[in-house]
Amino acid sequence: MIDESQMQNDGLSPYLTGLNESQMDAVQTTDGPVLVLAGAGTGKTRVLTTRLAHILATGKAFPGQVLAVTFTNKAAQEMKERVASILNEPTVERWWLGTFHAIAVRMLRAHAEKVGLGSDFAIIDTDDQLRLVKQLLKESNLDDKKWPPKSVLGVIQRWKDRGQTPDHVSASEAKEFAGGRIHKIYQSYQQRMKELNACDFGDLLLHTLVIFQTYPDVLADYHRRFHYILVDEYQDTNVAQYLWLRLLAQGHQNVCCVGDDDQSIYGWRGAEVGNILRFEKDFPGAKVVRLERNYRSTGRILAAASSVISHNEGRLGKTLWTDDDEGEMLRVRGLWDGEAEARFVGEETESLQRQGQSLDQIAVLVRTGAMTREFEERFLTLGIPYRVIGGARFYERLEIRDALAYLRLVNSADDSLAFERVINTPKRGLGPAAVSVVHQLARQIETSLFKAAQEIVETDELRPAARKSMAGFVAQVERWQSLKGDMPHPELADLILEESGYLEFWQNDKSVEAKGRVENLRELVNALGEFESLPDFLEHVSLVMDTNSQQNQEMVSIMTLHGAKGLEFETVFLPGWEEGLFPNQRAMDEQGLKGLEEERRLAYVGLTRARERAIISFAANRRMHGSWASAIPSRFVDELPHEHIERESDRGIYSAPLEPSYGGFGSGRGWQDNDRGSPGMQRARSYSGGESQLVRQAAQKVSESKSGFGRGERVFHQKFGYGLVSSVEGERLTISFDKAGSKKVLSNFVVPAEKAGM
DNA sequence: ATGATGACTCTTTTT
DNA sequence: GAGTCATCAT
Repeated sequence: MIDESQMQNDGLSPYLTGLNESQMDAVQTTDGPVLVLAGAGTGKTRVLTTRLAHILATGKAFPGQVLAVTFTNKAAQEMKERVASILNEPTVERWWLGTFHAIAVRMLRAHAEKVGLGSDFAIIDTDDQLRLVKQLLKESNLDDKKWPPKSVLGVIQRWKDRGQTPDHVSASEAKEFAGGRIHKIYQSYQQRMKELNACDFGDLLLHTLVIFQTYPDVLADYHRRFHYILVDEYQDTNVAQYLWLRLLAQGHQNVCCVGDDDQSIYGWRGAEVGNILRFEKDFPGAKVVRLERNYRSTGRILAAASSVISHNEGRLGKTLWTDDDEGEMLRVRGLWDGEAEARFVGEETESLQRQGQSLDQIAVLVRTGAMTREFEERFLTLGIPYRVIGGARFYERLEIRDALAYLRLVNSADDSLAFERVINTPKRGLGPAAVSVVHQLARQIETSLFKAAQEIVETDELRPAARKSMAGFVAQVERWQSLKGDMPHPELADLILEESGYLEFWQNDKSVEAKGRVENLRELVNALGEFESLPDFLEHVSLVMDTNSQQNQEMVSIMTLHGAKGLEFETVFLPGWEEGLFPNQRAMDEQGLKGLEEERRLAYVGLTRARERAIISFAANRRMHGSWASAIPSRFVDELPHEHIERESDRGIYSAPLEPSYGGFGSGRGWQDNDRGSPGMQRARSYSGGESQLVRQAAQKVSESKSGFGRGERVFHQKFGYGLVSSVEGERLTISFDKAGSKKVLSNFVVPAEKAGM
């Protein structure tokens, strides 16, 4: 710890030096509620960290008396490390510093019995959730076409995000979904979770919230405990988290929330920007500090980001400024298709690398997870090292989840979801029929599947072959359970994978992925060694769905815009700025203006990740779930300030100047070939003609009128040739092409066949 | 019980 | 184009 007397002597402790006036204000106003409205790159994490360190260093509170909540594990980790280094105090592990979920688990374990759970409850993943919903759906015989398990789970989760237990959902609202039957499923879902002694992610907060609400003494305990509360990324809190925080903060009222309304990008998960606006009402006399000086980006980047975000209404209105140079122009590049875009990004990356830029300082930020693949493939061919952050995560892989289910079952025999998962993996001749017998008994005698299985092998319920197989399995699990005490858990895991035949199953598999899966299983056993005990490990896995296997090599980062929050890079590529993809069509369809504005905030987040250089691109054509789709540039491109932008284009895509194209446009028929002067080609020619009028016309057309094409009409597309319109959805046509199969295209890229000059 | 075949949906975004 | 689901043949 920092010596207090030293602090008082010079008045300013070393960790406070270099803070500007507003930052200092936010750090030092320790008593009473504080809301820090901090723009991107204004050092808000630093403020929060320093504030925490300051509270501890000045002896205002002991470490255990401060609650610091973050949104991501990464943010929590970073904060821990920074505070630890400021205070030179290594025992941060035991502090109340972590994600909402991690903190909630800790509280819930202590009071689980109050909501009908054991303190050893399991935390289940999406996969288990989905299986549970499927079961319940089957029992309720709801039309599964109209109510797919995913949507049902979505509705349940939204209720949970709003802090509503089944009793809490109003009758009218319950009725909204399948006449109340989804609400019924929510009830039985919660009931089953209790029976399984399990929680899903939403429950962690929901249950804790319920405990606070129904046991004032428990809440009072926490009030006494926490003298200070700090919250990061406050704009992303959902209602449940908000209520949870508000209850806790009503104790000492020394709450400090840091957030940026312009970076609220989790509305779909129930986050409410309104929580920021409500802060001053909830905590009368709250002090509001604005951080508007940006230390991260160049002037141009900041201007671009500000210009885009200014198109949103209903902002709290911050004006970011910087003393930094204007810096490089932002670049906007139009390309023929996704592949060309990936090639472009690859080449630019190589060129930056030649100029000596570290690959760690380069990021490709995409809108959807599926977009990462194109870049991966390109980087692979070019031999550029890359990492995909947040993609298919280690612990979400099939083989890892299976292996984890074995471990869960051995750890706790009553984990029925785990039992279900592994009973016939690898195949043991115990299919749905056998499992359903076990299910029946379990239900009858109200016990777990494993216990029911133990009973059943003593009877003739199962056919002899199945009975024998089941008995073998039960005996194996019992043996592993008995070994649990006296064997180091990594060894036990090894043994389980070996004896269950699961490892062998993959070793014998000849598919391409199998080798990787075997390696992953080995890595899992290694990871296990880093934890004290099996339960410790399992909890870590459920909360921190991530491995920290960071290689030392310099690598380009590829990730979604959501995943990039809180990060910064020297160079940021922002591909896929196309209408429909970004802003995402679905977001707009479902949420209207609200959805569009959230997309725009996403653009803002993306741009502000860049320190020196932002390179935006869009593609005219893109492969989307199998078929091709064409699109026009994103409206966000037009919202960029022209004076800070350099527009570049490949021939035929966007405005002049012309450049040599990369290897032509696809195979065979290209734009150039079309340019032979047949009557209908005027339209195509105007593409390569220089100005972007056509794109503008197209944009106008989209907003003003229908496509003008009809079903059954014969048409011509520049890339795919002749075809027949099979359906029309506004501007989107589905065309079955003579040579290229069925594709979804925009009408702007199509001309009537007779005009194309057969 | 299992594996092969074909129809179908789907991708936003995450703790 | 992949992953899931239902159906059918083994």
